Amino acid sequence: MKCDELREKYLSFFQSQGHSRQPSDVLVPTWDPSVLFTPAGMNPFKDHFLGKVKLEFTRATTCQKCLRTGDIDNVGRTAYHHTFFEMLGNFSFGDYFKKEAIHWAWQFLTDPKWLGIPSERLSVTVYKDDDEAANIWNSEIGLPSQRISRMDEDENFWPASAPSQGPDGVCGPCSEIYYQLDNGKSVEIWNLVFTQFNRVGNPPNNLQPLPSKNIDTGMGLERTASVLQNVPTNFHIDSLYPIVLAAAEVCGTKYEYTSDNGRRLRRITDHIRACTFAVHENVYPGPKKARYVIKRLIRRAVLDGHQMGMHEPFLYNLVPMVAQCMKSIYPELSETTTRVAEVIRREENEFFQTIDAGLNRIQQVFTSMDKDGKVMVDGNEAASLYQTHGVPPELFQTLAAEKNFTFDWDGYRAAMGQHGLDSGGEQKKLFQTGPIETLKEALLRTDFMGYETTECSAQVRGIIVGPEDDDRLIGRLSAGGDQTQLSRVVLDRTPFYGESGGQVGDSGVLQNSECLFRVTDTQKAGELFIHYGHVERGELKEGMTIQAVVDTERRQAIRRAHSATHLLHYALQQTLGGHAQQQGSKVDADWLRFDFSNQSGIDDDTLRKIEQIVNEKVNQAAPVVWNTVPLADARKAGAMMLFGEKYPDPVRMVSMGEFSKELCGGTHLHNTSEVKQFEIISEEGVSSGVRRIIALTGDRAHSHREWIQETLVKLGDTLKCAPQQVADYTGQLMNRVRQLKKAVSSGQVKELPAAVASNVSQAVTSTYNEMRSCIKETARAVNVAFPELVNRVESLLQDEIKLLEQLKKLASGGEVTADQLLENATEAAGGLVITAEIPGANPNLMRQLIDAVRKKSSKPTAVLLTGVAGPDKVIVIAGLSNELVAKGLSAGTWASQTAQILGGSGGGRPDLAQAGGKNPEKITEALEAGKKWMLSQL
RNA sequence: GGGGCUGUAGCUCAGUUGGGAGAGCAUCUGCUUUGCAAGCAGAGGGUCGUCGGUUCAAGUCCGUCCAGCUCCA
Repeated sequence: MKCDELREKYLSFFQSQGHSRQPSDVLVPTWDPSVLFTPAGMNPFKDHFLGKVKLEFTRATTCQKCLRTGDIDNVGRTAYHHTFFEMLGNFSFGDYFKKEAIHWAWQFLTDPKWLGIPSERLSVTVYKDDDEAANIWNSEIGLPSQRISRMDEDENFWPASAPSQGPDGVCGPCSEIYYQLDNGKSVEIWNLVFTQFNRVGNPPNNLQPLPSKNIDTGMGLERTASVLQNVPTNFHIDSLYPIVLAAAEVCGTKYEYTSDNGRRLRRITDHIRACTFAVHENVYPGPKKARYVIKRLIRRAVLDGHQMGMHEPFLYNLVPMVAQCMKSIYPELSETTTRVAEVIRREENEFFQTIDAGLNRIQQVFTSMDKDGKVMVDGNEAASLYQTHGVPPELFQTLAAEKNFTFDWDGYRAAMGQHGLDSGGEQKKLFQTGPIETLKEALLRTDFMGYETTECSAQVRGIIVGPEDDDRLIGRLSAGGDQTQLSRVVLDRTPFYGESGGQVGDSGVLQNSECLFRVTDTQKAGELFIHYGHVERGELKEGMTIQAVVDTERRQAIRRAHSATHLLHYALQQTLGGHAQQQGSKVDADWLRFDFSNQSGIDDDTLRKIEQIVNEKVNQAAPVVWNTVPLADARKAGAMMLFGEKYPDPVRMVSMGEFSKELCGGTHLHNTSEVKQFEIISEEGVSSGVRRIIALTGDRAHSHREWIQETLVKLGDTLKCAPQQVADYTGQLMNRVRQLKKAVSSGQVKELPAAVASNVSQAVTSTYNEMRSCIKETARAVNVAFPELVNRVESLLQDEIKLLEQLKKLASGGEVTADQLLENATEAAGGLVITAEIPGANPNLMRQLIDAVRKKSSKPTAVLLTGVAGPDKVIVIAGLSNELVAKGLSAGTWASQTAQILGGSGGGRPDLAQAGGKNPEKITEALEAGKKWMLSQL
């Protein structure tokens, strides 16, 4: 029986038993912070099990795509471990329980109309205390008692070992169904979980019966298919074997089950399937969280390929095959194979480069091992190489073996374990607890009125205070108290938009005659809206009726930004192409950030064009309408849908004119003209393949334009040029300062860079776009962000003045030459001593002079020069000929001694030293003393 | 969320306890030769990622931020 058939049979069987057939949830459930990927079929129904949502059905059946990395090391080694797999399941939310669950499972497995498995192939386990389940299997189904095993809590309880070890919360016994293979071994194919207890504290008597009992079952699709197809491993079933063979072909090898390469090809098969789905859902390989898991999966697979002799990207070639194998249930995979393959290819390419760099580092380690006579690769060193540079230990070990070195795996693992501890990491709770959860159970939801109104009356249903990890429900809250800690209020209904879909939460007030609560932010917890803020007047009480009033000015600004976001998305699709899909967005008051797929940066012209399209649509004054339609209709209407996003059905569709249709829960304008103005202020990369645009709307867009114009005028004033010449002048100023620095340090006074004639050209009117590029160019020229632009230019001008002064001083002192210094030298004991002040000091010039003197002088020479570098700063440089150094004299001591008189210190090498002081008025004295001291030493 | 590494010429990178910013390749000029990575001589090219601190003196020490790489959760 093929996978497609098995899947369809399962779902239709349970549908025939009154279950609602639900689509698979996405692989990355962003609504659930406790997991990175959907780990099991029950995950999408967590809140259903706990009664925290309004139930539209009490029985459901699904085929859920899942991804787990807990057993990642076993993938490829065993017959049936996967990271990515499909899980069939049937669920009861307070509806049927053990009896039906077991009967239906048995019927589905054994009835010839369904799977028709011979009953003697099947055996089951139950939890040791679960007589109820054991009885149903034995007396009602008629399964002989020797085929029913009673197991302990570590095997047959969910969560495992919950009664004795926790965690607290819902739990229950389970019953597993095993299939006996031809070789006598048994494999588990189905797990029935009977959620019937609430665990409170430690044993004994800590399992309290739940009033509403649930059923949660899971049948591994791949494993069951391998049983039904009578093949040796999961990798031989019809949905996986073609990928294994394709991988073998791509890697230029033959698939043999028992060889090392067989293991590698299975791992490649598993990982490419996982990555194809994840990238399809817009989870690109990256450095954090879910993205990192995908990156690691790709790299593990690539490393397997590398060990089979692959030296360039190959994995991406398998993407179409994955899409092919899964196309009957996930046809959408085929729509994105090009994009998915490209993303994977890039990551592969990067990893091959990392490997190349790793080979060099490994060679270095080997070289030093040879030198030290070591024969075992240090595990610590291997771990540190892996942690800092991503050098895979497998690669390291393979190369070590070629050199007959052993590899300290134990040390490596210990070091990696320590790294894991050092990195910390938050503990994740399987189920959240706390006052918010209590309110969820009691209220289920807050009615959202914000699409129709910004003000309504509502009842206070909960007040929460205290920090996140130690919060509590209270009955009343007065003004004053801790202002740093925001309190939280839950209402039965609200016009406040809770942050979601990238749109920030509303602010405003909750008030009546007795009190006023100022809301600074609104968040969502499931379907509950949480108002953050504090009491400003009177006392807020539970049960009180208040008027909830949204800050409409801010709301309108948010609406502008959100509608503009849709326009931007449209414009990106028009200019860049259909691949420019949303990756994430943030919508704030007249401010928006939009991330989207695009490989390269976007040039200025294209940005202008994007901006222009948006502004055209604004000027077009297109009506904005939204309505709730069935998901299928929205799809038919061509609404923008994002892969990896789960949409409710029916869904809210927002349309602008005839051009833009998006599924969106946010708040919008009634007409695009209300956006008023749209302005892109930056474009940058966020991670590979993803670009980010930040833009402004309404008043903020307007004041940004004003700011640019004013700044340009101001810079023009400062630079004494017309605004449109600012970039040009700034560039020249940069050059001048650079040349001046060079002139000062080399002492070449003659070649002063000519100051630019300030010919302010009037009458040139420039467009806004020109002014904007001008300021952008200016910022680039001086390498600072916009806000610092004015300061930077001003300080450059000051630098120029300072340098010119220095140069002037240098010039007015006349050009001091080595010959002049030599003429004024004092001779003693066959050597020359020179001490002098050089106007327009700078260390480099003084060093050059000393070099010149030493070169020209035929006798052993000692030179000490000083210069004034500022009101309280003196520089001293001293140099000695080699003959004097050989006699044991030190320039360092000389400079240091002299500097002490000037209130400073210094040092350096024996032949050349540098020192500094603080009292320029003592220079004459210092030079005199310095000369005297050196004469006495000769 | 946390740990580690890197940022110096167009490119690849050196830079010792803090004390003259370097090499190779590339570029330009000239010479010599005219072929396979040609040779010789010379030249240009740097805000040492950013900002701040310590110091007489910072590429070097300390801190901030930015960018890139990498690992753990």
